[in-house]
Amino acid sequence: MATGRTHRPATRSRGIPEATVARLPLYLRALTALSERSVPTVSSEELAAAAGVNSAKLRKDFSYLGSYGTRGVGYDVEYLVYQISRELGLTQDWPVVIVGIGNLGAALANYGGFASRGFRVAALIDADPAMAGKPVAGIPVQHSDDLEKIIEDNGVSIGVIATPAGAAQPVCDRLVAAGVTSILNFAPTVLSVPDGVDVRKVDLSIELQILAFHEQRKAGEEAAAGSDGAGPAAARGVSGPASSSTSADQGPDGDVPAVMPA
Amino acid sequence: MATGRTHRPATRSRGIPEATVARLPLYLRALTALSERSVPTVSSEELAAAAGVNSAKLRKDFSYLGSYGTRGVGYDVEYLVYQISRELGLTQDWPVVIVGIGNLGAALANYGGFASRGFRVAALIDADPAMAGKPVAGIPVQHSDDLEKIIEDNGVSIGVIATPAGAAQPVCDRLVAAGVTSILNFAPTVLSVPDGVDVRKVDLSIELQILAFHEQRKAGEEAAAGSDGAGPAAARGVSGPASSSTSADQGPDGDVPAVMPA
DNA sequence: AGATGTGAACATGTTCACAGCA
DNA sequence: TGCTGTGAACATGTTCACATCT
Repeated sequence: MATGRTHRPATRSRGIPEATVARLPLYLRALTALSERSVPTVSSEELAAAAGVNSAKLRKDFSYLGSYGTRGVGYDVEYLVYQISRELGLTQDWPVVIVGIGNLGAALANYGGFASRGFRVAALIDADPAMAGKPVAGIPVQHSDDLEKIIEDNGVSIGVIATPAGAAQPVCDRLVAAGVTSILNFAPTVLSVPDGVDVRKVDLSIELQILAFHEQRKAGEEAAAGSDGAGPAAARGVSGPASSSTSADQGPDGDVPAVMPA
Repeated sequence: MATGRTHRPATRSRGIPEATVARLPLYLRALTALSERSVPTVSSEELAAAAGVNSAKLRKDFSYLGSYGTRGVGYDVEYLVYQISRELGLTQDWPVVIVGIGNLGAALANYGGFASRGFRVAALIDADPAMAGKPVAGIPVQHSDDLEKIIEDNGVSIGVIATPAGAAQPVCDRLVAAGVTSILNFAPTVLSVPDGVDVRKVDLSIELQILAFHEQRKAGEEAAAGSDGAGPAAARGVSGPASSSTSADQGPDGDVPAVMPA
């Protein structure tokens, strides 16, 4: 293996860093807002401010996509919207199923941000027979018995799990067996999936715990710092050093079921 | 500003890396599960598997907290639970307010994972007068007119924003003015906050967009790869390279309001 | 023996600072 | 002149491999 290359053969295309990919949706949103206000061009400085990052980072990020800006001028808003959308795969239609239609599942189904991108809620699935047929966000809930058929009929490759923790792994297994290869998991469980399946996890309580850590820290520093030094500095989107990102890897098991009662 | 040092003086205490802090809740959950099953000790290997990370990373993480393990044996479950809880600040009580009681806010209020840690939902706040007094998860919703008083009376320092995008910044400003110094933001907006206030953001549609990127990638590689190379490898919690983490920094504005209709 | 704890190598991500083009 | 695009310096995070202790 010699000196060590990346583990990913990198399909010869470009190798866009994960950190950059994670920010593309931020840029896209800021750009969409500008587009709606019919702003023709933006500088990296302006766009970075709108997206809450610094301009050097933004320019570096864009440099991985190619040279879509004009020196001395900035970026063409419409063109960039298109390029980023294409890069993210949002120019195609992504049918998505949401499994577990409790409060969270309903919130997701109602979430406008999905439809406005390339995502289409193809089906809502719940294990509770009483839910079957009931419309949520205008879409009738279907029973989980039909999960496999629904996946196949709609050509779904992305599934969202919003079930209680205990149901998550079985649901995940069925989704994967039916052909789903990307999963967004809201249940507080580590999901086991075969190679080639992507799992991303959003864990509400983990975020709070990270905040608590920093909060505790602040309380301790108050005593030590005293004068507070730096003064105002204030408010331009990005808060402090600590406002970084979210969790990593997968999440563990062993907690109260939580959302989606009945 | 001279040659440029770190922006953070680093309070001399310990400097636990952000990446490690973000994983502590994962370990804590896995440990809590073991504790409930009365398992007395775990090896780094076992615990890592349960948390969905690799053992080297786990050991390195724990090394920042101190030497809490026993060579040749492993870690004492109860002791570790206590140490991590303390480190995260979960041994104290954190009163939390949730602003915006739509589907998402209700899901959060019902989320068991909060109460089981040091978090206590001190109040639910909504701008809709029709919601006032209505109990959600056993807690009566209060009108946002009383936001400042509620914050002060309960000594709240952590606020959760689950309002539509348009309401997020004003709500944020009022929370901060009333003394909140940590905010968990579910609205798709970049929040401006003064220095010293932490903001973490969870954005549902961003996660989906990142999945879409990788999904698109897979489709492209299928053609190129063919043989698939590596074979099974399969399924032990952590999926592939791409299952990494979530978004970073803050999120931008300019999207459909989303959750919390009325 | 069997596990932790950790220095050192490696990989990824961020920021600086400026060359180069419009 | 004013902006992008990027090499190089720096910072953070991950993995390896083994010394170290029970």
